[in-house]
Order: sequence, then C-alpha cells, then structure tokens
Amino acid sequence: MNTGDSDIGMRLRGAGLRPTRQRLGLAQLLFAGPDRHVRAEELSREAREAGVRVSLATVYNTLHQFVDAGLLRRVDVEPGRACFDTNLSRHHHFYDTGTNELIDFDAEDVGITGLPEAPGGKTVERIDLVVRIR
Amino acid sequence: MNTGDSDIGMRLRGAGLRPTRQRLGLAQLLFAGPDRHVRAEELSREAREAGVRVSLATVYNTLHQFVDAGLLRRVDVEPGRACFDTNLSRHHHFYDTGTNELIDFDAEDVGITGLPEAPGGKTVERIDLVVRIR
DNA sequence: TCCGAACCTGGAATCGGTCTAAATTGTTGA
DNA sequence: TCAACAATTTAGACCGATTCCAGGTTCGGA
Repeated sequence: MNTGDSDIGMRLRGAGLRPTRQRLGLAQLLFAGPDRHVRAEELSREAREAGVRVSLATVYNTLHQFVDAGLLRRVDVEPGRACFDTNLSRHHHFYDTGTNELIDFDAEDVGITGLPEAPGGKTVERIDLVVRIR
Repeated sequence: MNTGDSDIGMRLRGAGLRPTRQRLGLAQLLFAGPDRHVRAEELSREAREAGVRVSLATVYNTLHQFVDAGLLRRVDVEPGRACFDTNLSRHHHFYDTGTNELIDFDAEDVGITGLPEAPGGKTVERIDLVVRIR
C-alpha cells in the first residue's frame, strides 16, 4: 500500500531537503495518487484531516521548496492565489472561469507556429497556454 | 493637444458610465499615448503626480468598470496582483520572469494546432499564450 | 552523546484588493 | 432653473492570502 516514502525521501535529499515528518506527510498527500492541483489552504486542511500535524507557514514553505526542487509546478491563473500542480509533464491548461477549475491537457499534440523571437536576446523559459472556457 | 476627451466621454456614456472628472482623468492617463500595462497602485500614483485627485478605491472601481466596458483588458500572469492592458487587439505576451515586465506581440501571425476540445461541452472564451522569458 | 544547522511554529505583519456608509456630484423632469 | 434622486466618490475598516519573525524543536554528523 505504500507509495514509496523512501523514493520521496531520496528525491528530497537530492534537492538538499531533509525528509522531515512534515515534508513526508505533505508529499504523501500530494504525490500518492493521480496528478492534482492544490492550493495551500486546501493542503493544510487535508493534512489536518489526515492527522499530519503541520502549521500553515510550513505548508507554504514546503510548497515553495517543492517548486524549487522541481517536484511541483506553480500555476498562476487565478488572481490573488497560487495553485500548485503535481503534473510535471509538458502540458497546458483549460481554465473554467465559472468554477475556477483547472484541467490539464497534454502539450505533445499542440503545435504553435509564428512566435516572434524573444526580445532583448532573452531565452524562452516556458510557454504557458491557458484556454479559458465558460 | 487634446487627445479626445469627448471621444472617451462618448465611449463612457455608451457603456452607461458617467464621464466624471475622475474617470476622464484616469482615461487620459491610460489612453493618451501608446498601449501600456498598468497596475492599480501605479495608476493611483500617476494620477496623484498629474494632479488628478482620485482615491485608490475609485482607481480600482474605474479599472474594473473599464474592463467590463471593453476599454481595458485584464492580464493575470503575476502572482497576487492584477495588471491592466490598454491593447485591445488580438495579442499575446512575453513575460520576463526576471523583471516582471510584460511585452505584447501580435496574435495574427501565431498559429495553434492540436488543441483538444473544451471538456464538458464548455465553450472557449479566449486563449492566452504567455511566453516566459529570462 | 552533543552540537550546530536546518527546520517548524504561532502569531504578528504585510500586501493587494474589496466593502461600507456617508458625503458629493451629475442628471433630469417639472 | 432647481429640486430630487440616482450614480459616483471617498476614507477608512476590513479581508483573504501570504510572508515574516523570533524562539523552540529536530536532525544528523563527529
């Protein structure tokens, strides 16, 4: 039934993060299951319900550390609050402006042509496509 | 030297908005010149510097009314704060993750293929493309 | 086992933004 | 013209999301 605590432990160590009780608990909630989108408040509540004692400040810290470590991707579409996405594959999003729901779709089949060059000799980090639906 | 107060006055009236001193002043700052991106705090400061007396609450109200009236477009790429864009033509954005700067580029030349259908029979409202550069 | 660094914590503080209730201003019909 | 009423503006309180801080806890190596 275990989804690989030690795997996550290894990934955390690799990123220079100690596999603490709090981080392992949050990682379990985030990664044991299908890909998901989650906000800090929500994860905090889930942790409480799952009996993982962790402060809200730590939830925020951990989410940011996971993003920096490449375990999580941050999505900014909703004004005023951040959403974290466990899907690390190349993908884009549908954003339902009525329900504020995010839905992933694979980027492999998507072709984008005619993009101008990045100005000022900058390099392209990533291309985010958000399809707003209603 | 006047860039068309009465034009704006007409557009406001058309949208059911009275052309008040505050709204005309803010419209002048927004539309007299090339297209621009602006945030509420920034516009509030500009108004103060230009001698247009207007409260921060009114700046927020006015920006939202202008968006509803189709005079402005709202852009959400930066976490936790809204940006307003006077460019109403079909276009997308470069987003410089180092400087938080937004740069427009025309959408006419851009082609996007292979998009899946909107889930749940929803209709596509708009497609936002953000090219993150560094 | 011991120690220093990394970590976690509650609570205060901050930030962008919204709400409220009262004062002001624009518009209109007599 | 002007009273009357609705739309608008305002200061300041309030809000949710997030970050900061200072002190206590835990981890991991020597």
